[in-house]
Amino acid sequence: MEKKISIKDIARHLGVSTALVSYVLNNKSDRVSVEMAEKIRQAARELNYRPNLIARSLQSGKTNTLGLIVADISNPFFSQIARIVEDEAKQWGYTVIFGSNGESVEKSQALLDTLLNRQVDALIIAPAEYTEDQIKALQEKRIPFVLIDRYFSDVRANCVRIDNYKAAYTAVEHLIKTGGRRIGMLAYDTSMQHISERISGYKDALKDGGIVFQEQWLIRASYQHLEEEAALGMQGLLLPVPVVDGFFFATNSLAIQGIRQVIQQKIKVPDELAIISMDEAEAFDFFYSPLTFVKQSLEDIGKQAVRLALGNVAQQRVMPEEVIVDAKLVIRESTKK
Amino acid sequence: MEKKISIKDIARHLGVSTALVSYVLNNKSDRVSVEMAEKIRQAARELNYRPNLIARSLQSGKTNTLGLIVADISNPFFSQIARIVEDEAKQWGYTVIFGSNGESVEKSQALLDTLLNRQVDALIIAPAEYTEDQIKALQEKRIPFVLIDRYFSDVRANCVRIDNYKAAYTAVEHLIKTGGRRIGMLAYDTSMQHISERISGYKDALKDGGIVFQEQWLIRASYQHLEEEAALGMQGLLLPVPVVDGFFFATNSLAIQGIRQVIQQKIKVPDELAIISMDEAEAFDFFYSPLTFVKQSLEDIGKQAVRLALGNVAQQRVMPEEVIVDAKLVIRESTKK
DNA sequence: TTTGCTTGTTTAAACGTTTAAGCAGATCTT
DNA sequence: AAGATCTGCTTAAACGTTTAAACAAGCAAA
Repeated sequence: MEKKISIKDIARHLGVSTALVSYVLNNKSDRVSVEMAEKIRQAARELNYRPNLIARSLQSGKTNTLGLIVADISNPFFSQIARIVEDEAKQWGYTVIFGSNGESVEKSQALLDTLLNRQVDALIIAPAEYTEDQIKALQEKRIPFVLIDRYFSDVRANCVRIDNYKAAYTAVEHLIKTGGRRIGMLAYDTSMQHISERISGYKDALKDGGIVFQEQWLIRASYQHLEEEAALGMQGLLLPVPVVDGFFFATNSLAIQGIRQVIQQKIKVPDELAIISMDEAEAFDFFYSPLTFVKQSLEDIGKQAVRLALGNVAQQRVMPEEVIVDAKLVIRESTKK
Repeated sequence: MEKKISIKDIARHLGVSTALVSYVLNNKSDRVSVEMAEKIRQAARELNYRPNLIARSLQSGKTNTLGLIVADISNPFFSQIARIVEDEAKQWGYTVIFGSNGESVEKSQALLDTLLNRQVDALIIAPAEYTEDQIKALQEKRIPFVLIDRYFSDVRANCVRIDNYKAAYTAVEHLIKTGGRRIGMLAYDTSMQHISERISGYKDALKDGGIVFQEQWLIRASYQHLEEEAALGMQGLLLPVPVVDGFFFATNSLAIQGIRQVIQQKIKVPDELAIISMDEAEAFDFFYSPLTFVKQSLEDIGKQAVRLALGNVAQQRVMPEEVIVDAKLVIRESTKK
């Protein structure tokens, strides 16, 4: 790499002090003569000067960088949020550094360390299971951060999310309204709040619909072995003949894996099995019976998260803010009566 | 944010010089007494010292940061590569800053400026149309970079990609072999090499298959108005009755949009229309007639790109290297005879 | 006993910025 | 004419590291 032009080079080139150059280039002084200012700007242009943001950061203590931690950036749910966060951050003059925690406590800690060592000004985090302590540590260090999508009951923090209970309840209620009597659910095998609230919503909707929940209807798959466990679980429920007549998938990734089995077993949707999933996926449009799903506004999540994160950087806020974004049921073919 | 512990704090705390602390913490000296070393390490632990990578970067001139520029991080093709790049970069002790250029020359330049101002050590770029000059400028500044997916005929640079001509040729050849006689193609309305080579492959396969190419078979959509233009183009070809009996989509995003029309018009695949797409998509598995597609190894692309990029940082290489990764046809239902 | 090596530590400069404070010289007040 | 104020610029320190060079003390060799 070629040597970069610094403010020093410009100063030397013109025989002035670096301070003067800095003042001009940042419009930080009204006491510089017009001719000198022009000369400096000219030289900066000619020499193709680019400020070294690293040096500026060291001096200012601010990096204008936002850290984004998600489970897996290759998951469309998160990559779409990433895109929105990126765009929104740019509006504020911020750049984004991202990382995937792979749903692992250790990776999450390592990632956090990396981002903090790089002095990000704030963090946006979709936390992994069992990382409460990491989040609490952030609070103690007074590092501005915002949780998205997931959260912990015993951590009061800035958070942007949907009402998971309500979303699940509404979905399952709709399955019942359209004739479902035996309704299954595929959830992650995790203790994370967002999932357990979706399960509560599911169970309560059943109860309120006058349906007695059966243990076997609720199947669970781990993040690490999603494919196999989802396949096995679904097969258990669908073979030799479907035990359930309606199904609720707790996330789009679960739906993708689960529906693979529905396709393979040639189950008729919605006649034999009605289906609703949380979140969107392109694949849902391509299924012969386009899926009914609960749509959360990723746009809102991303923008609000950035707003909260950077708002926190600006003024040291005290009260954590919780933003509940909209989620609405998009009814399509997979739940037609 | 709380005040961070610096090497100075540790030094003051123990009544020694910062140099000594630095030597110990970096294992850079074999002349430090064992007791002192232990004391310093102990203090660092107790005070919860975290090195300030910004300061270190300023001093060393290296940021251990990799810039990744793609068209759109929310496109699964790129977000999957991003994940692989992220993982691979971590192996090398690098962090990734990403950005989407939105297929725009201006945004691309702005992004490049941002990343360079942040002193990234190297760049991995899927360049937008008409950004040759930006790429050439990188070369002149001797900034290590690697192109992925897309490339320019008049820029000799490090590049990781597939053989687009061959991939398209093979795909279209297969359409012909399985009975196609009138084969359409949906491509981006761009001058980018990777697309024009896919078009050449398509045309040559037609010719070699004894089919005379018809202008109307090739439809194009712009990046900016993909949805509408793809829809219109496809309708023109499919209504009132399909003009073509086989179809080749130049990318997965084009396929997603194009197939929406196939679904809407209730075209029978593969009977009325056989289909092949470049690249993968989850949605392809959910289509009633799972799509035949050309699979490129994103794993290879990501890993090779990081290898080239960081290899270049290490030794000032002279000759640009071009890595052609594998692409193979995955035959499924959408092209059954 | 000087000389020279070894050991353990410090000094100081450097990386590229920003910015408070200082300093001349010119111009304005009275 | 003496001070005050304004104008245009410089000095110097600071941010948190790294690292070559210097230094002091102890020890071995001559």
